[in-house]
Amino acid sequence: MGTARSLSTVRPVVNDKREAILRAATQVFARNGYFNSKVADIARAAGVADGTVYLYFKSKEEILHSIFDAAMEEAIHAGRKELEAIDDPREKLRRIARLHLERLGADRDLAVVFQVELRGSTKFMEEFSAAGFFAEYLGMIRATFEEGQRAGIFRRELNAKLVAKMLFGALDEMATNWILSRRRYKLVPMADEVMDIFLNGVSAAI
Amino acid sequence: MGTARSLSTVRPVVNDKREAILRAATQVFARNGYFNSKVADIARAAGVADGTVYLYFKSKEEILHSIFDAAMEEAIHAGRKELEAIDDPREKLRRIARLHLERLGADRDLAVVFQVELRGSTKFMEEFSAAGFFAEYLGMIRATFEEGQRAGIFRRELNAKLVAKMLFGALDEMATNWILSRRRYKLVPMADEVMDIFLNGVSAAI
Amino acid sequence: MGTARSLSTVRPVVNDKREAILRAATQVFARNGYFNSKVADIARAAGVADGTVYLYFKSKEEILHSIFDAAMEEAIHAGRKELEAIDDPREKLRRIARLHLERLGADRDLAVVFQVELRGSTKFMEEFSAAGFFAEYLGMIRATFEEGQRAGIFRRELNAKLVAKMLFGALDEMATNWILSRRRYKLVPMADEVMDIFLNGVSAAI
Amino acid sequence: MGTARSLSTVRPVVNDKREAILRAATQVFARNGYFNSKVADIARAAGVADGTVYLYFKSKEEILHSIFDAAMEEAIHAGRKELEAIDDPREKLRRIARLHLERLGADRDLAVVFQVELRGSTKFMEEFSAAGFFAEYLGMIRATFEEGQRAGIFRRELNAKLVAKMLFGALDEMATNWILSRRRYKLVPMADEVMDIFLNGVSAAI
DNA sequence: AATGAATGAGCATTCATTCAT
DNA sequence: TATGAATGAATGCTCATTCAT
Repeated sequence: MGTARSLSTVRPVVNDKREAILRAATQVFARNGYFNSKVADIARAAGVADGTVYLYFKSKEEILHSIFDAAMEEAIHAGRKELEAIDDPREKLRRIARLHLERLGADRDLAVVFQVELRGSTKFMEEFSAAGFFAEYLGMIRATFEEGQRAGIFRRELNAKLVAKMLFGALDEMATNWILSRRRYKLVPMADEVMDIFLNGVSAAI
Repeated sequence: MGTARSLSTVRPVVNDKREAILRAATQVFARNGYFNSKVADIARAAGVADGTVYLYFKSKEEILHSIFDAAMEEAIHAGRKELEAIDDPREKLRRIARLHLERLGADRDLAVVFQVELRGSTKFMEEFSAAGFFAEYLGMIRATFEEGQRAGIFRRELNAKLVAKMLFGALDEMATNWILSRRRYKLVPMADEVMDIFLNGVSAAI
Repeated sequence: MGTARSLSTVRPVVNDKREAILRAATQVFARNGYFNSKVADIARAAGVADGTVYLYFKSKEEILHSIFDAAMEEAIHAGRKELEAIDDPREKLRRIARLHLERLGADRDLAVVFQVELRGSTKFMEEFSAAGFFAEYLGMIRATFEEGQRAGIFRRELNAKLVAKMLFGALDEMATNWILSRRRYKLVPMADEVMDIFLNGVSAAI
Repeated sequence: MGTARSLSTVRPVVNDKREAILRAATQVFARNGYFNSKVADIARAAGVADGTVYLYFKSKEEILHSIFDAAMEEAIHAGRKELEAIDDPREKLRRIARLHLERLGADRDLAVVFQVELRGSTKFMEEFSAAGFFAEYLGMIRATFEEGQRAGIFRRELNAKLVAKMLFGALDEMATNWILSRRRYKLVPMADEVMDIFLNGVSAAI
C-alpha cells in the first residue's frame, strides 16, 4: 500500500524474490537434504506460493544448480580480485585456501549444500566438475602452482593438475569433516595448517 | 548324510543370494544413483524376485549400508594384514595410499558408490563418518602417522588428526576425479605422486 | 465483486469436491468393501485425480470416518428436531425407530457402510462406539426411555441403558438383514412391528 | 521315535494340529483383526510352519469360515440337546438366550471374532447369513416362537421371523457392547433382563 | 507476476500362497 | 506330513509440475 517505493525496487523486486527462493532453498536443502526437500517447503520458507518458484526456476534441480553457480561465481570473482594484489605464488595459494574455508565457514547451510547435497549423484558431479565453475576453480589453483613452478619456487617435476586436485581434496575434506563434526570448532585456521604441509611438500629445495 | 558336502555348500547357498543382491545393487546404484534406483531393478539384476530382497535386507537403505560395511570391513582387514609386515611408518602410509586407490580402481561400480552415492545426504555421511569403519580408517592413518612422529620421522608439531584428514582428502579427491573423468587413466600410480608430496611435506628435517 | 453471489457458490465449490469424494467412497465401499476398495477407485468414481483425494482427506481411513460422522451428525440433528414436537415418550421412541430405518432404507449404499463396513474391526468399533455419535445416539434413546420411566409409563425396575441397547440391537438387526437379503422388501414398516413388541414389553401395567 | 503311542493318536494328531491352528487363528484374529492378521502370525502362534497351515486350510479366509462353522456347529448341537428336555417355549427361549451369551462370554477371543471380525464384509455376511448355520440358528428361534404361538402362549398376529430377528438383534447387541466396553462386567445376566422385556412384549394376554 | 488447487506418475514394501526338499 | 525360502501381485500416498484464474 506504500506509494513512493517503486523507483529503486522495480527490478530488485524480481531479484529479491529469486534470491529469497535461493536462500530459502539453501536452508531447506541443508536441513533436510535435496531429495527429502519439497518444493512446497522451499516456497513456504521463501514466503511465496508453490507456483511462483517455477516463475524463477525451471525445476527443483535448477534451484540446486543455481545455488552452486551463484556461490561459485561470487567466490571466484572475489578470489581473483584478492589474488591480483599478490605476487608470490605461495602467498596466493595460502590466500586461496583461506578464502575457501572462510566462505564455507561463514555459511554453514551453504557449506552443507556444497559438501554434501551436491555430491550425491554422478549426474550432478559430472555437470559440476567436467566443465563450469569447479573446473575453473581447479584451473585457478593449477595456474598459480605452474606460475610458481616457472618461478622455480615449486618443484618442476610435479604434475600441476594432480597437485591442484590434491590441495583441493585436502581443503574439501577439512570442510566436510567440519560440517559433520558434532564439535564446533573454527574452520579457517585449518587452512594454514594444511598449507604448511602442502607448501613444504611441493617447494623446491633452496 | 554325507560329510564333506556341508562345508562348501550349506552356508554359501544362503550367502550366494545375499551377495548377488549386494553385487547387483552396487551396479544399479552406480549406474542410476541411489535415489533413482528401484528395488525392482536390483532384484532383476540379481535374478531374484522383488520380495526376496527383503528376506536378506530390511530396506533399500540397508542395502547401501551393507555395501559400505562389507567393502570397508574387507579393506580394513586386508589393510591391517599388509601393514603388519612393514615397519617404516613412511612405507606404511605409502602402502595405505596404494591400497586405497587399488581397491577403488579395481571396481569402478563400488568406487562410484563410495565416492558419490554414499555422499549425498548428511544422514548417510554422519552415520558413516562419526563412528564405524570410516572413523576406524582415519584412525589407522593417524596412528601410523603418530608412530612416525614418535620415531622422529615426522614433524612433531603437526596435528596428527588434521594430517590424517588431509591425506585422506587428497586420496579421496583422486578417486572422485578418476570416476568423473571421461578420460580413462590409471588411478593407482597417483598414490605415489600424492605420497611424494605428502611425505615431503610432513617429514622432519634430517 | 457483487454481493449476492458469494452465499451460494464460494463455499460450495470447495464442498462440492469433498462431497463428491464422500459420495463416491460410500458407493465404492458398499460395493467392494472397505479393504478391497482402492483409493484410485474412489477418485475415479468421484471424477477427480488420485492425489486430489488427499487434499480433502488425510487417508483412506479418514474417508470412512467422515462418511460416518457426516451421516450421524445429520441424522442426530434431524432427529432431535423431529422429537422436539413430540411429548409422549412412547411416540418419541416410535419416531426414533422409524427415522432410524427410514434413513438407512433411503440410501442402501450408506446403509451397507453403516451395517457392514463400519463393523469389521475392533479399532473402528471402539472409536465409533466408546465416545462420539454412536454413544450420543444410544444416550438419546436412553434419555427418552428414562423420561417415560419418570412419567410412570415405562416399568421403573428396568435398566434404561440395557433397554436402549436392546432397542438399538433390534433395529440394527432389521437393517442388517434387510441389506443382506436377496428379497427386496420395505424396511420402514418393520419399525412399527418392532415397537409394538418393544413397547408392550417395557410398558408399566395400567 | 516313540513306539506305543500310535494307536489312539494317529487321527488325533491330525486334528490336534488343525485345532491348534484354529485356536491360534481365533486368538490372532481377535487381537489384530482379520485383515491385519498374517498367516505367518497364525502359524507361529500354532507352533507350525507357514506352509503347514495350507495342509489343513485352503486359504486364510477358509480359516475364518472354519472358526465360525466349528463354533456354530457345536453351539447348535449343544443347544438342541439342552432344549430337548424343555417343554415350555418361554423357557426354551430363555435357555437359548442364556446359552447364547454364555458361550460368547466364556471365550472372549471367539466372541470378538463373532461380533466383529465376521461382520466386516458383505461377502462374509452374505455367506454366513443367507444359508448355513446362522440361518439355522435364526430358524431355531423362530420355530420355538411359532411353537409358542400355536400353544397360544405368544401373540398369534406377530411375524415370527421378525420376532426371531429382533431377539437375535437384542442379544447380539449385548454381546457386541460387552466386547467393546472397557468396563468388565458379566454378560450372562443380561440374558434374563432381555428375556423379561421380550417375553413381556410377545406374550398373549391371559 | 502470482496464486494454490489439481494432477497423476511413480515406488517401497507386504504377505498370501506355492513348492522343492 | 512338514518345512520355510521364494515368489510377485498389489496399493496407499507423495510431490514436482501445471495452469486457470
